[in-house]
Amino acid sequence: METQEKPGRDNLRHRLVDAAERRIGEQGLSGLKARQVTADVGCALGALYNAFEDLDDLILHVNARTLDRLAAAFAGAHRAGESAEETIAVLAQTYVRFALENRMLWSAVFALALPEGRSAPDWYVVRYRALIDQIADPLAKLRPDLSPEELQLRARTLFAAVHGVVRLFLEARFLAVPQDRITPEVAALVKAMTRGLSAAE
Amino acid sequence: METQEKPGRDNLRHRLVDAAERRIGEQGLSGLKARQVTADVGCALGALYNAFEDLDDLILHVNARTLDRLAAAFAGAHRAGESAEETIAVLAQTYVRFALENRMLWSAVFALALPEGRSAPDWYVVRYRALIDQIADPLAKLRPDLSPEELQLRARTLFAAVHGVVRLFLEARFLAVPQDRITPEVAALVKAMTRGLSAAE
DNA sequence: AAGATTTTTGAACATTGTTCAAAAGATCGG
DNA sequence: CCGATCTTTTGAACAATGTTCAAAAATCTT
Repeated sequence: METQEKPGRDNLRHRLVDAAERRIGEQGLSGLKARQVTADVGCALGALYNAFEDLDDLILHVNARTLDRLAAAFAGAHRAGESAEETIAVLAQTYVRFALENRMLWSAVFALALPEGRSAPDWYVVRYRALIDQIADPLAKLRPDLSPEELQLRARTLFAAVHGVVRLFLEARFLAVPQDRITPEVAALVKAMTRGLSAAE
Repeated sequence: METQEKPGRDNLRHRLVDAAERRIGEQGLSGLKARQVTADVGCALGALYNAFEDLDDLILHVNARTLDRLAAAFAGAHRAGESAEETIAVLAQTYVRFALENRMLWSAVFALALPEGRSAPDWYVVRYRALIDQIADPLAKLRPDLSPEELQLRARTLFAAVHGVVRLFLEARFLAVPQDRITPEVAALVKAMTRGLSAAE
């Protein structure tokens, strides 16, 4: 039901995702209102609930696009003949850069809190897993001793650690940090982690 | 206005924070409703807005309590004559344990998103800084080469990295992880980081 | 006790997400 | 081309919720 989708520019679903993406990109996730986005598109309020389950469903589609763009940035960041350490460092910097250049949309990916008991659909989780796989790949060279499951877990840890730093710094929740400090801090973190990781346990 | 506060058990502000803390602890941040919490306390709806600026203000007071309890747990985790590496490892495990035992309240600390332009008040930021200081302390022994500012920044990075791992795993946003995997993953992360950190740059 | 001041109240308002019966439009058999 | 049937779209209505504020109640002052 979700997988086959006519990509026509006039498709209502597509137009709604476009408009929602614009709104979130400009005003943030909390700036997305059902009435606003349907007005942008020029349809009735109720039409949104024909096209999508609810607002969260629409947001998931915007977030899926963002994850796809990040995955593409990851894929484009590789250089042939790089060491695994270098690849991981490049991916981390790519992540920081992407987050900085897509603050609102990137925040929305992690700010969306599904209600208790409702989990993200498969077509969405797939995108997240694709990101993790791009990290697990170079990590496997650094840690040939880990099983595939452990590798997957460790890649998620690495992702979450970098993500946590970027997020806490970017949200400026407590005290703002000059933005040019984020890049070297993440670099130091990743350097420390890849050094530590390459050493045998 | 915020600093002097009669701690009496019958103080309305105090009772409201109690009730809000209970509600958040049980139903999560989104389970806190103005009507609900005032009914719990047995006052009128509007009374909440005499006692606090708004709901966010009330939540900040609940979160401040949580931060205080975490700070106390940090302070109680130290052993005399520990190495700096050990101290940091213990703090990280203390953090994981605290987050697991106070999931809802701990989530609320980071889930609260102040509206654009509104930043946390000083009496709140102080508590966050106290936590960071407890990390910067042992870190200073590992990295005597860093200036106080760099140390503060690096401590926040360390905190954010561990925080990111705990958060992403606990929220189970994408795929749930068995809870007993969190502790060893964080241990591996911190081990890698302290190893990397102790090496000269 | 009377007046002034402070606190408390809860009805009213504004904003939102969501539903759903009715209207409009599309499809198709004859 | 008409009418019947199905699909899509509509937007008024509803429910939940944060917030305000004029009036009522309580407290304090003299």
